[in-house]
Amino acid sequence: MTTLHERIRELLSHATHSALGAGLLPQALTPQEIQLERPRQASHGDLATNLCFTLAKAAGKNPRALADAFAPIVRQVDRNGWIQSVEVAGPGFLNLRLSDAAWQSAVTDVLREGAGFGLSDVGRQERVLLEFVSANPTGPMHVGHGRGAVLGDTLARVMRAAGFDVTTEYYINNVGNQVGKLGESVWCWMCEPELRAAALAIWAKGDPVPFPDAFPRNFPEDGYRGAYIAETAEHLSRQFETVNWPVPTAPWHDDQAWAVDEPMANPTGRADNRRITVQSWMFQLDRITSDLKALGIGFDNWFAERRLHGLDPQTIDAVQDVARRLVASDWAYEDASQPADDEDATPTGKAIFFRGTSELLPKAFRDTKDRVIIRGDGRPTYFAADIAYHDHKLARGFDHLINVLGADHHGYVSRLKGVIHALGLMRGDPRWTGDRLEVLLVQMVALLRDGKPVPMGKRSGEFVTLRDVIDEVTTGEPTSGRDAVRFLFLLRKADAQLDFDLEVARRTSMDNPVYYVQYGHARMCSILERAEKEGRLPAIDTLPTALALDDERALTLALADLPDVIARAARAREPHLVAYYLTDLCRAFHGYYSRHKSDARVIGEDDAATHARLQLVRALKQVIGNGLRLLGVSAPERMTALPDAAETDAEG
RNA sequence: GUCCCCGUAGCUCAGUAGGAUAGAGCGUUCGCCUCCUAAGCGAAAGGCCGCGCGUUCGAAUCGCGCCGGGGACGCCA
Repeated sequence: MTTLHERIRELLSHATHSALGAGLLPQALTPQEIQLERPRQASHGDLATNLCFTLAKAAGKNPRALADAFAPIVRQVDRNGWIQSVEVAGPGFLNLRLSDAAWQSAVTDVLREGAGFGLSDVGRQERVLLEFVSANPTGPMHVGHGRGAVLGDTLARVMRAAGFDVTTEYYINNVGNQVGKLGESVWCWMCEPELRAAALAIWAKGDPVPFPDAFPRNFPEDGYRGAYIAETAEHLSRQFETVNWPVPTAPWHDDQAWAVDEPMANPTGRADNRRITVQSWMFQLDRITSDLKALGIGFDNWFAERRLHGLDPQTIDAVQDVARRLVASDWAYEDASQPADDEDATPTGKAIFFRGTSELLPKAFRDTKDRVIIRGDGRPTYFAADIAYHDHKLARGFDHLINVLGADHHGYVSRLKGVIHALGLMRGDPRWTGDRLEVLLVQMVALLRDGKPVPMGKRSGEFVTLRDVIDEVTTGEPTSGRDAVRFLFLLRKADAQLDFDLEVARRTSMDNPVYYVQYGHARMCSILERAEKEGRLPAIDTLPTALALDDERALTLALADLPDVIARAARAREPHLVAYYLTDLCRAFHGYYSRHKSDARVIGEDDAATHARLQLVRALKQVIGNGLRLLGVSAPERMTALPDAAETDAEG
């Protein structure tokens, strides 16, 4: 029921109690998590612990002296004979050398727990809301969104494996200027079918369509100029035809005319609530959903900003509501002052400001100036909607909030934490301090093709979408694009810039980390398949007592690390640690395989040795498979070389 | 100007609840297939962990100050 590390930790815990009884330690120390690490050097034993440093600090003793006294106690309490030797090293490390039975048991731990090996409960079922992607539904996802998506999804998987109760959520920004602008851009193309057909034909050839010459007459200067807008217009035109909705011809900015045209759908005529606008972002959202699906990513919740504004049926205007409550509790105030650089604006009333600079907020969460939440004309800002959104998150009873954002939003982080803190104070709920919200900032992805940067930019029209990237790196197997994108996106921690080389991602060789790991898994499968064919596979609970090589010992001990790696990745919110672990483990396996090709092949003459090694390979396969599943990457049973890779080999 | 992130091998980067002789991939050089996948493996070379001061038994890791690179700072979203 336990794993090797748990058994050793328990042993050390017994030793600590025993030391307490013997008067070595002054008093009951707060129970600490005992750290076990595998020393880099084999001469330092199988496992090392810095337990004596922690105890010495708490007891005010010399670590080395304490370790000297502690070592015999460990031997004494080791009734099962797990420990072959205990050495005190350096300034106070305890280096443990395990008995054969002890380290070999890691193999059977893995095989007994199977797909469940690696799971733990360090998260204690803490209820976490993990919001990620939240790309505006105004266009296709680009690679940067993709990275946030992969990070968020993988983090959710890793945290769940470590015993956190995670709910994932996508926040749809489907209200405001940007979606209104989207609707206007689509509407312009809908009004001019012939122009649209001509432009789509040009785009289909891969050529740019000149702006404004080939665009509709009234196309807004700051509208969305991509081909996908005309495609959306094409799609909507057909859809409108089938339900018999005429395309309105009144000017886009004439709210009254729209209100008359759409009395049921949009009685106020607001641009972000028009039928065309709504259908437009829904169409973008469909594409986003299918792109995410291509990466194996889904969400527990899709949370629409519309419902916060009371635009959806059965919802109240939570944005105005929270603004009122903030004013009532003096967290916000009315002020008519107008910024000097914005004289064009004609405020019709007083704006409402959030007291982000309040001294009730700890400095870390305090803003540099109070921000507007309700404009002078009564329209809420994006910030106001975010306040309402986070108020709603709090009300749902989570213990902790995590938001994955693009690094360009980092100026927003402390403001958002201030909001959480203020809402906590306003609600009289002391749990909600600013640090209950955790923001993970994801840096940009630099796309390369064979080492050279791929030009990107919305304006130039060479905007590289996530879908383009997935398609380009899909080779052979249908999941290969997803596998490559996911794994390679996880090879850097979130806050480091990432170079993504399309050529490397396509390669079926050792320079491509995802193939390196998948190939390792396939190689293990191939060995097991052969053993099965030859009838050499042992029973699943066979003890691998014949494992004896140093390489086998190291591989086995590495297997036992998986639960700690997952726990650490979950707590640090760094799923890349899992990817690194799998790469390291595969490297160790490939080395073992090659080094002992002639002297100790897995399937050899000797039955006992063969059985033991097959058990090890089985366990390795299980661990690699479990790890890959956690990353959302497939674990293939066999790999097939691409034709072009074979050609390259032949030429070289 | 204020704030945030980054600076580790030629290149791209791991390693930071302070720990033993700082790691990997790529690139370079030299080796290894009668074989369960050479789609692989081994070896060599390569480092004032940006600089300085401090905290202590001990600092790539923590603190302060510099230097260098990137980014954020709207009644935008």
